[in-house]
Amino acid sequence: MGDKKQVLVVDDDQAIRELLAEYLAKNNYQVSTAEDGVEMDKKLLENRPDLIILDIMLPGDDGFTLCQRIRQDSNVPIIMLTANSDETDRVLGLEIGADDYIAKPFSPRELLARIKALLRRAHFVNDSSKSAAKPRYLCFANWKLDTQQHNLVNENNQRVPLTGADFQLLSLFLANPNTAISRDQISQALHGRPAFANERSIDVHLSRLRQCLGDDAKAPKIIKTVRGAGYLFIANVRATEQ
Amino acid sequence: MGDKKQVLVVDDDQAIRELLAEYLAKNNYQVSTAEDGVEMDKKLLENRPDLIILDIMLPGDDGFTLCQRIRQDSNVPIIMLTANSDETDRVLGLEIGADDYIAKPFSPRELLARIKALLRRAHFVNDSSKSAAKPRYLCFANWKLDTQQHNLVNENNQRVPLTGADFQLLSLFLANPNTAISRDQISQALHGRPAFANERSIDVHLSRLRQCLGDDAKAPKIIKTVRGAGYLFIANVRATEQ
DNA sequence: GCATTTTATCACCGATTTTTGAACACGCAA
DNA sequence: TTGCGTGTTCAAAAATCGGTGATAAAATGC
Repeated sequence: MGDKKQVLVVDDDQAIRELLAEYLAKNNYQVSTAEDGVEMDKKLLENRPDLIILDIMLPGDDGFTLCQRIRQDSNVPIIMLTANSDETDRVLGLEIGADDYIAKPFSPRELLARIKALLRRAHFVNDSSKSAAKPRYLCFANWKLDTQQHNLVNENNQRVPLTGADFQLLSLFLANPNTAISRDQISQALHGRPAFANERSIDVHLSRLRQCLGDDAKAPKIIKTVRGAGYLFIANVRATEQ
Repeated sequence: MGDKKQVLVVDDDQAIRELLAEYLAKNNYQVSTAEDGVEMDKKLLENRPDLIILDIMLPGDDGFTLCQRIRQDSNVPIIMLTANSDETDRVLGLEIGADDYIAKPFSPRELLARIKALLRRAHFVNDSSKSAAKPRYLCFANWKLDTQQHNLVNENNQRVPLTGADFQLLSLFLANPNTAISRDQISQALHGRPAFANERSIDVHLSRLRQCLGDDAKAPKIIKTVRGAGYLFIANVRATEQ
């Protein structure tokens, strides 16, 4: 529960997606984005967000339709977003199953406050139905990641601490094993923005993480480099509670 | 659940109280009203409302103060109401523990929609007491916490008194061992509101608690700092009656 | 083989976060 | 009023993180 909350931002305006991603990342949320319903569905499957920010005006299915669709099989908190401050829209959104509603242009601070308030409220719910319960440990190679204590446990039950970024990075890999992850994706997960050209910081993180894990870039057993495409987690992953 | 929901309206303007009472009654809610904090407290005792609509400008204690007070011992949904549409107010209200916020003059339809949305969200909460009998003592490291006398007992049966906040804080940790607890969660437990940005008071409490326990932040045996995520109780906990 | 691009790793440094003592603020009782 | 218990804010110091640039190493293309 000390974990970062996942927020999914659905908006067709790239500027807003980026603004929000960065702002929320800075405030300790893990952000993913989608620009339309199709992409949203994909993201919903990939990682189960704790909250969705949903624009109304979208290409393809509009926000109302998507909201309804989400509600068919999930109670995830939804905040609607719209350029149009028409009351009818607002009421419609709320009646359709959204939890809150903010008009553009919005103040990021207020949005953040509303996100917090809603997560606080929704938190109690998930408590009873441990549907989205995240496993305590994730095993791979001869390591165990303690997702609560944010550290690694080796074969001899010794603990190795992880820094925030290392933990996030490893979590990202464990959530997507056997999938090439690009630098952009990593940067997106870590900072909520794409990687800059010539940026070395991600390599350095990888290097540090490999060092923690005792993995060798030349003969990798855990994380393999895919030249030109990013990195690949090649060890098997298994969830346990002890 | 087939019952009508109880809504408590707190506002000093009689016209608004009556308007809301009538409108909500028409829409199948059971309404009670209060014109200030004193009356509110009375009504809270009389009948336990399912939702509170709380004006900010009130004679005596203002809405913020009342909201905080309510949150000390209840999670009842709260919608704040105000003539002033200042963003700072809005954010403050939400941070203090309110769930939603509407500016006057408001549309009754929208208010109703927000009430519905909030009740829908809050409905899952069965906060009917987690009344598991509490053990008299909780042992950890070389300490014993006396949950009745609110003090600590060391190996030599000497007692160390704890201040109110320290006791609450330690209890929180003992109830969630091996789990990273964020500053927000701590503040929530201590004051019923999330931590403000740059607030250092929780750190200071932690520092004092560690001092009481003889724990060292640099080489912790009891409470570990998880940078960016909060604090973590790492000692084993065991309940006894003596 | 050689040039070019991409990746690995090191050491350094600035920025951020945490710790902690001390001063301050508040309510309460004598 | 004064003193006391409690909790918060301030500020300086310490610890830690994570990014940058340099340089080496590896991979790729010619």
